[in-house]
Amino acid sequence: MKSQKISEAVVRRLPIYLRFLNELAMKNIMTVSSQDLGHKLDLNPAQIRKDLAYFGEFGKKGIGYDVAYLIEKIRQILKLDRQLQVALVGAGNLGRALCNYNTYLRNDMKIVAVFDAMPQKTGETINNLTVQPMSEMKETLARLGVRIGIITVPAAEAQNVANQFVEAGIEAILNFAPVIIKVPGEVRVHHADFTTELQSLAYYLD
Amino acid sequence: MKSQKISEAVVRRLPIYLRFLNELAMKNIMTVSSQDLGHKLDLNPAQIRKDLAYFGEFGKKGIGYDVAYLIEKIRQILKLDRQLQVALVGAGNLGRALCNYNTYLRNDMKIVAVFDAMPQKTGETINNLTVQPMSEMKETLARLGVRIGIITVPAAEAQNVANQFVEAGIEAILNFAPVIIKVPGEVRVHHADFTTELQSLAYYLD
DNA sequence: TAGATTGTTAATCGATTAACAATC
DNA sequence: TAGATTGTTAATCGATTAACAATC
Repeated sequence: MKSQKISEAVVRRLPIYLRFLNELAMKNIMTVSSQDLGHKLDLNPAQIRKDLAYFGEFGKKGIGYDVAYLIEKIRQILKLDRQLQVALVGAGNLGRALCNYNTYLRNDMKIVAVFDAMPQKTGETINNLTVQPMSEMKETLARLGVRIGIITVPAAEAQNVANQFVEAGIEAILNFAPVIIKVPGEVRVHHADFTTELQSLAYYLD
Repeated sequence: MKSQKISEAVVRRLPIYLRFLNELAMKNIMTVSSQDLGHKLDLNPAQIRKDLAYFGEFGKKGIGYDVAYLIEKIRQILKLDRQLQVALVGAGNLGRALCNYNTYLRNDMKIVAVFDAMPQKTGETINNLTVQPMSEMKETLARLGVRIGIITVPAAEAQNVANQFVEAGIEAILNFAPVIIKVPGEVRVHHADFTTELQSLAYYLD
């Protein structure tokens, strides 16, 4: 049961479960059923039970899931039970906006370093962070133990930044630039591209 | 062949094809094969051919696809062959960043109105647009023919904004707030949530 | 013509959903 | 006990990939 490979679809739903469970916890709700979850999140209850069952037996038959316990378990699964350090490259509008989400990321993750290739940007302050030049990246990431990188530079520079991330030992990248970037197999890349997202929405207009 | 329902996965790939085709066009490359496309976009060539074949016979056997013609066809499919008007609610950092993407969206789409519920924000200028109060939304959207809405408000207000969008006749919504919003079946919602994206990335760390 | 590449069918693979025994 | 809900198997559904005849 441990050595099954978990599909990407499952992994993408876990943070959604986690977020809703946190809401329940804040309302002092102690227990939740897969049916409740499914109803709120527009998902099939069987799917939710199956997703969770990949990782263990977290529920009680006839009762449901203990909210606090399930939160703890999902945080462990997602490796959010320690604080993960994140670096961001590209101190433009989008980069600045994301840095302000630090509060949202709570204790799970934290953007701890910001870089930009343009000399006129370095030295600027964003949310208590000083924008550093690219030349300092490798050393800073090693020192701070950064494992995750965010790319918010223009499309033309994204691949270059990705290469530097890989060189600096980054293990996972979230790319906001509207271009597919290539990295070695051991590095994980997710694309978060707002323009393609909007364009696919347009398809559903009548 | 016309009445097949197209899967979401297919629709999400079309903008990626389009973006790469535009790059080719800018390099004056006239023709491309599914193999070339697949190699560049990390997709299976058979999948690309199948995706396109849902909508018509756009290629030439032995030759490949004419870049300009395929661009034209995909733009038609995605309804990007007219300019689509977009409205945004939430003039915070993220909203401001997205407004600056207007140049990126080219002729396909354009953010033409920005709203915010906070009185101190209204009247501010973002990229030639004046932030308007929510009370003006319905009238403005009707006047400008806006069909797509973007939500960049805090999670607690997102559902409320969505309701107002629906009320104002919006047909598709891109929601950046970290919460699942509910809308009537005829309205399309995509979620573009940066925090869940980051959290699912963390799973893949060793 | 020979080589290349499409469009499409069939085969495979994977994900979702239904159903139900186990059990709280 | 009766009612509820899990964990899990089996059934269904859908998406991806392979293969190849058609043809430029």
